[in-house]
Amino acid sequence: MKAVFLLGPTASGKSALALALAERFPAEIVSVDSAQVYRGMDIGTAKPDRATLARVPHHLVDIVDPVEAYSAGRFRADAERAIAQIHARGRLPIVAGGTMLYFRALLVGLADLPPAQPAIRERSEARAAREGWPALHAELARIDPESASRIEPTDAQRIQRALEVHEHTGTPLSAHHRAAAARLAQFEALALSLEPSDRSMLHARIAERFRAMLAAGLVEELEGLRARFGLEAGMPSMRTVGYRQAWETLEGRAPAATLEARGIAATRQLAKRQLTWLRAMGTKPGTQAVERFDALRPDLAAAVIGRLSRFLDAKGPRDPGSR
RNA sequence: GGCCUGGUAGCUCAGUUGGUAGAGCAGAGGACUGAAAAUCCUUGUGUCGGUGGUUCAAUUCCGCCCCAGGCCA
Repeated sequence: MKAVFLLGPTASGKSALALALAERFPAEIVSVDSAQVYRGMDIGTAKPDRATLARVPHHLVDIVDPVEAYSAGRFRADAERAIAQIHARGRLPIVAGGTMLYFRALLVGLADLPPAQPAIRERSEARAAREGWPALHAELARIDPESASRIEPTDAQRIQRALEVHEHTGTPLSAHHRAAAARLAQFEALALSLEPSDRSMLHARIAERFRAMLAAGLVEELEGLRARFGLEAGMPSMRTVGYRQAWETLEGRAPAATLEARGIAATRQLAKRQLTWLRAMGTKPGTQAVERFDALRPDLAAAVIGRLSRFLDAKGPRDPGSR
């Protein structure tokens, strides 16, 4: 069974390319996007419009309310199920997006770890408020020196998670990682990475797109969501690029006049982090090898269609006679 | 036209009682195992508006000029 993976930074043209492929091949799209999973968050996540969603099957878009916390673990389970269903229909999964941790979870695997434990997190947060995260980091160093050595004393999120895993399972996080079995490839993967050769070009697209989002009513969309749901600033959905900055403005914590600049900067920073992931892929142990394409080349769609045709024509090792 | 206040890193500004300068933001590089569009680490040489002068030494003091605001004509 074959599957195509399309990864790239925000505003690199992934979605358009995935659509072009889905119209050229008998395929369905699986979104790898930690923000597009949220219902009602349409403008700021650059979600495909209704007509597009109706024309080409998309999976893992609009699957949870913004008050919920989605996760890498849920993504792996959801994506595996979606891919299996697409294969069962005799079609090709095009797994496309920019949430690189989710790609990693799917292609390289995750250790067998418990999901978030809200009660434990609440306690560690209260303690950190009194003693500071470095104190909790010092405690982590006692129970799990290996994890503590690679986590900064200022990295609240990772300190909290490592302590939580230990408290909930009785085993240090580093031991869980060591015990993680090598993941068996369940499908023959072609992974393509879209990396713009000219950063300033990507920056220009990001700026243009964020302005368009504001013009399309991003702030109004957020106001509507706030009226419908009991949203809080700390929820994962509300920490996403665009919504976080718009929230700050609605709360009067940042002037509306700077919203555009803050949103554009946050998007550029997101793209930079995504590119750091992509550059590491295939060059470090434990990473997925990718074939790189310049997202800005004018014949991108044709080049990728050509590459995809060869991939689909090739006989897979365990898949003789594959379409 | 006169007076005043500014002109210092891409932006907003600090500073040097004369020994060629530093923050925030932006940018760049990196890390990344259930919050990941998150979280965190590293990274600051710039004709200190121009030009003359004083001085061992001027971005800092003085003169003139240019630019931007403001006030008065």
